[in-house]
Amino acid sequence: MTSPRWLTPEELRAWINFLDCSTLLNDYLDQQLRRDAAMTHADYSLLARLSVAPDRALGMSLLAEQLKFTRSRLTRAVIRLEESGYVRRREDPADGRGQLAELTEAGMELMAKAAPGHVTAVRRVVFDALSPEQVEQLATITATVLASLKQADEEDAYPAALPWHRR
Amino acid sequence: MTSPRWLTPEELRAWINFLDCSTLLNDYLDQQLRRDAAMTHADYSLLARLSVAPDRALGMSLLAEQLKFTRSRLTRAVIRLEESGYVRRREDPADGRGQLAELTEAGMELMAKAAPGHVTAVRRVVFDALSPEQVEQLATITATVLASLKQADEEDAYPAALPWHRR
DNA sequence: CCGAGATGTTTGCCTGTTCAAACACTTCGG
DNA sequence: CCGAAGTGTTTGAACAGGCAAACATCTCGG
Repeated sequence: MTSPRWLTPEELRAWINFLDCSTLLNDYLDQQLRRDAAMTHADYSLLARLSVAPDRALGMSLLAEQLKFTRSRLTRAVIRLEESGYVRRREDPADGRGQLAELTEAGMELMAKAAPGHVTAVRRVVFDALSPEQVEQLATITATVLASLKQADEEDAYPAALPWHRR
Repeated sequence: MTSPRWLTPEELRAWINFLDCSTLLNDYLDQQLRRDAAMTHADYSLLARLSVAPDRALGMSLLAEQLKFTRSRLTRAVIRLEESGYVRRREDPADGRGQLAELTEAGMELMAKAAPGHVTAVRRVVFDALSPEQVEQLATITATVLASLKQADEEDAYPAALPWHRR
């Protein structure tokens, strides 16, 4: 661990670009949504997930998993959106422990109002600037990294160095 | 604006993957650094920038710009790092308004201790999983998006619809 | 049918972030 | 050389998010 392979200049460039891109993209979309629809990008993603769910309702855990939110984060986000009237919560009829988050009429109206502008913004800064091949490359690359993250998590969870399999 | 071109399934997949990837990568690296070096990814980037700067010192504004930090965010981050002894601040000799942030000895030691593990982690989840072509594709794609973001910012700053140029 | 452990959700506390306003110094036209 | 406008930095107040502990409910083995 004292002397790893450092990043090559190309790798470093890709890495810095990627980090900057994530930050700035998120900032840009946050601004756009804040200005045009008085909500954050995180709120938008949450409402968007609900809007495409069957019955426009999803269990809290499932929703948190989709959004990559902490459970406590989701709880608070849903409470805020509930106070604003865009989301309603009810108990999961199938499991008394669970809660369902459900999009209200007002929530659907908000999405109907916000979605076009948001999609236009995403198109403007991302997809209209990329060729179809690049879109596909991006999808592949990110999927690869996601898989490798999942792999890393699993390896970390089972501390290894105790190789059960090769007895 | 009432009916934009929606995202195609491929675009949507690339988009969701990208967002998930940003979030999870950042979480992963945050965890790794917090565990192995008791700092955050944001702190690491800050110290890393200083460590490669001439004299290991950089003006606050310049540093903020490089890191894509708000100025106030940078101020507070530097104050924290100063309290921990990793950074020192002094007035910019060339401009009495400016402050310089400078890496201390302790800061350099921290980086020497943390950097190998961090680079290894980045390699593990990103670059070891990608082919050289993919690294190049990623660099190109992110650079393209960054350029288009910059473009969009400029257009928003000069509200347009008042085309000075075509008189 | 009971209790232990698993699973789902929320809460308390603390840290980090933002926005806007304040503050400090510099520059430049008159 | 003065003061207004510009640039660089910090501060105050409010809020979002993470972690760990608490709470609620379910599931099973005995």
